[in-house]
Amino acid sequence: MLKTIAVERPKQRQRKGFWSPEEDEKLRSFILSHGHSCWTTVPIKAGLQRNGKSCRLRWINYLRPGLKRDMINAEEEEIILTFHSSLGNKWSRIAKFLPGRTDNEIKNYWHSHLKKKWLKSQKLQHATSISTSSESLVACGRRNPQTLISLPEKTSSSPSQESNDNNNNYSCSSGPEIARLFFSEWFTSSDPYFDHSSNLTDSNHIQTPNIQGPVSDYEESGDVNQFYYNEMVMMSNSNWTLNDVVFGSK
DNA sequence: AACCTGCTCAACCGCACGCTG
DNA sequence: GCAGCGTGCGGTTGAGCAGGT
Repeated sequence: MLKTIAVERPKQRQRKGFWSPEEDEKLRSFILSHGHSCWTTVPIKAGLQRNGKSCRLRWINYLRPGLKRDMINAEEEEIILTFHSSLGNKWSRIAKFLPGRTDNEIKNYWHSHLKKKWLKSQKLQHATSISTSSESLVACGRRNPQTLISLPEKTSSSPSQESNDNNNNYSCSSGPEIARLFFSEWFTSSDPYFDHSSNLTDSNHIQTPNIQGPVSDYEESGDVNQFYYNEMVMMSNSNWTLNDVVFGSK
């Protein structure tokens, strides 16, 4: 019987826990000069007694150039809330919208700052009835994004399940102009995922008012605009009242 | 001062997925 | 189709710290 002979890597006791400045420097200088095509070999080649995963995490979260080290500001907080309301706990995808921030950072920030705030606001929304104009709702969406759009989430840890509501309810503001305003306001010309040259009602997008999956599916297929277009069409076709929008259910 | 409690955040763990042979 | 491997992601842990009693 043939037996596969595993390639024995030199068994060194692998360090765990916090990284020392020396380890950081070794990893940084190695990656800057050699890259990281294979993380499993990085620690060996860099002379680190760590595993590849640990090196990768350290690089992505702390050593990678371009990372912001300051506190998450109000604008970024808003973005997190907005995308969390539609993507759920897809931290890496949310992080894509926040240059210089890592998924780990966002995840931590959510659990330490935003989760309570979010749950509190959800309770508040159910306890209060409000009336507002379309314009103010757009502004509200920008300031309190969870009130604007709520998409069903596939994952078990979705916020909709946390709050036991919003099941299969696509909340929207009161018409296409709101959707248009929201998305055009949200995605500026500098946003990599938004193409201002595309007309939201043109034939470049499939004219079906169905959201077939989270934005991630559209990212994978390379047409994120289709996702937002679908959202807009659903908003346009809906006859939900403002209360439905705000409370996320009929 | 000592203890308790809650919070923050860096890091680890386990799982899923994609690629390759 | 399957196994092995590497990578990425989300959940969880635990050390350190601050504030309260």
